[in-house]
Amino acid sequence: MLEARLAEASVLKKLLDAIKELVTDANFECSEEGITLQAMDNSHVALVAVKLVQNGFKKYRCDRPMPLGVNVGSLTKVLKCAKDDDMCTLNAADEADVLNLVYEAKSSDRISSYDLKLMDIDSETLGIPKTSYEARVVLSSAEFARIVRDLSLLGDSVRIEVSKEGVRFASDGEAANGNILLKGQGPIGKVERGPQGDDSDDEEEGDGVKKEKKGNGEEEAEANGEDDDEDGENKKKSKAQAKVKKEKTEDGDVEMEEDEEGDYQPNEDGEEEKEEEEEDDEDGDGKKRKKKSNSSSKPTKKAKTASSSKSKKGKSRADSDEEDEGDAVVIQMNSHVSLTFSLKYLVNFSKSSNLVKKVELYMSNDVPLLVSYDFGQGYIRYYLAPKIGDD
Amino acid sequence: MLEARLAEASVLKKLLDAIKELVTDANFECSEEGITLQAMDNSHVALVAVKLVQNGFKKYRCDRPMPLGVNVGSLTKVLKCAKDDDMCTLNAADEADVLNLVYEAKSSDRISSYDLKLMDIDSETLGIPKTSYEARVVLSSAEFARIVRDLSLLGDSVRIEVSKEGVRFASDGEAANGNILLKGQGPIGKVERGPQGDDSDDEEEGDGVKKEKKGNGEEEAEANGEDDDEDGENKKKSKAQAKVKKEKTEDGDVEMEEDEEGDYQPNEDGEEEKEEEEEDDEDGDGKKRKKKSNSSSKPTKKAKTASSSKSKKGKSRADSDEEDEGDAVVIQMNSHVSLTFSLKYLVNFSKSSNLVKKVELYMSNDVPLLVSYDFGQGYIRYYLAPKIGDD
DNA sequence: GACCTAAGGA
DNA sequence: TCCTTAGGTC
Repeated sequence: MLEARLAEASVLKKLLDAIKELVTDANFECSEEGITLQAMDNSHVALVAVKLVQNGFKKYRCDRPMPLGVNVGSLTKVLKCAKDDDMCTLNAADEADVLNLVYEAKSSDRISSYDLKLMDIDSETLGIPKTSYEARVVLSSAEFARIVRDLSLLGDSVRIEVSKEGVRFASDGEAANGNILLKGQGPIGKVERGPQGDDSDDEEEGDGVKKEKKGNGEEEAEANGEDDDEDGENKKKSKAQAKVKKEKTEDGDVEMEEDEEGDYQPNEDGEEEKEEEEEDDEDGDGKKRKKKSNSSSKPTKKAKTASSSKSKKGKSRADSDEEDEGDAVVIQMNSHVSLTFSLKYLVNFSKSSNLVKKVELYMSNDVPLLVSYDFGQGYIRYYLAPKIGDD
Repeated sequence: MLEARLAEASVLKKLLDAIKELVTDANFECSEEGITLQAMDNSHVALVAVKLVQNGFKKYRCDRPMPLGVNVGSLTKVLKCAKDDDMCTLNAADEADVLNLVYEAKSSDRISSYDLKLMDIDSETLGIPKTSYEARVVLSSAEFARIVRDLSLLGDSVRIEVSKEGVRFASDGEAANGNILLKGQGPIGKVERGPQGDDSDDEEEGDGVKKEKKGNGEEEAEANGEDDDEDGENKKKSKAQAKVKKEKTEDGDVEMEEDEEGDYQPNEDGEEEKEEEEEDDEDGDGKKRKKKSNSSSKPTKKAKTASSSKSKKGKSRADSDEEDEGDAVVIQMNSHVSLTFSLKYLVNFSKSSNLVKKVELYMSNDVPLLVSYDFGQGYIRYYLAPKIGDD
């Protein structure tokens, strides 16, 4: 039996808007840790992975793992019936053939209930690509959306190149060629870590991958030695944040510990990372504003505020932090990478921009690009194989 | 000869936007009392009745009744040429074959004049459904629009059910079922009155339907007996209205009397006021609207609050008042009703939402639904027969 | 395939 | 209220 209550239906609405054109049917895998979805796009070119972590819910209960096979279009329609600020509760009995969604208006004088028919969907084994990357770019999700949209007017594909110079997006079209260079904020460091995701946890994907990732990341960082001091700070911050989260966590038994342990850890990432990033930026940039929050060892402040008060934006604490960052672009690179991707997909991915202000791009040569939107309560990640021949 | 000046063209623009997809050609019947239009929709499933009362005009003169047959699409185009805040004057000579519309900008430095060709349209005899109903629901017009639009995503028809619990809108679709429950503000009272309108006056309507229905209604109402005291008042009102109607009724012999008899009464808490006011209007047409209802025996608690404090709502003339109410839903019910309607039409009706903040739904089992938007200067009402079989 | 109208979102 | 997107018609 599943009972999952979101304070605001908007998160779910945005997530479905983001994937509805990519995926027709998919299993929402519900477990103690939360709800995940992994699916190949209809043309089997891209892979999308969504996670809603258990502690991102106002209330979450899932007695045992259960897959909910839904038609994404139908679920989207049902979610359109929710107002953004409605409280949204997902209910499913153990062997149910319907998923019940209840929307309660803030005023509570309106209660809507929808039963969405479920379907059996073969869980295709998805190959989540490796998790260590040679380059990591964090930029404004709106800017990324703008870039790929602009370039899609000129050509079908974009070459993304990360170098000491920065990150360059270039497209050649029949009528015109174009390229955008983002210089990045502060010095270019090594890739700290892969996406911190939890996705590996939930589903079958290799844990091994993760581990390796981290390992790699750390080592690399050390190797550089340039930003070591920064790393130190980052770590601290991470821990601090992690703590905050734990405290906040009300219902979740789920352990967050990993966060603290690893350097990259866990789930926090989304948010924490941002902060870390920010810090880095600061170093480079000199702005310390962000720091404050992190600095405090105790909880509170921002994260809390952000998540609870602001909330509406949708994304949560992360947002607030992110907002501070502004449009600073963070570039981390172990080695030069140059990859070409179909703009059609990237434009599609960038629909997730309304979930969170930052997007992370992870790349290695000849390996699928990872586009990651980590919002407070979870993430949505896209994997896209590069075009061969670098055309 | 007709000369009718509206302070703002926007009302007319909105009215035409509201009916243009429903009606192709129609007669605007001009008389001393104002301008009315009644027409079946193109598929003869729904009926729309519009009235612009004489005193809603800044200036109104109509020497004798005259029908102005217009192509609604053409009139809509002509009205698109008016700015919302233009003063708009309709002119027609006695045997004219054109309707002249003059738009004067507030600044008065721009005057536009349009001549719309008129046509002869057979006045089809329209059967305006009965005027007493078992249930009356007043809600935000925007919310009603939202509800029918949402449900139209799921299915083709909606079951509207009014019970002690509130009013429920439910639709079953291929992929999902959904239902929205509105709890209503305050206690559920009896139906105070039918639409106060004048529509019965103007045109011929069919009465047969009414009678039977009413009979049933009464019995049920009596059973309840809760609000007896108030009944007295209601009856009076009812009678008054009924009389009006009778007098007006030209072709119908059908008796309205039952209305009065019935118990529907009133309790109305909140709404009595409105109604009374309206009734008064009807009688004379003159409008006593202000009568306000408090006079009525006592009002009841909450409902009152809701109705009075918030507002005034309703309907009538007083749009301004309506705003006060907020989104409070008022439910009046003599007996449980459950009816199924085509969502396509309801969605279409809800285009009138931009005319006024509240909409009233009047229902009795097996009888056409009345959806009424009463704005200050008149009203637009839609009648829609229920689907049989309650499918 | 292009144009126009209507509906929904910002 | 205006702009953008989607759907329907020509």
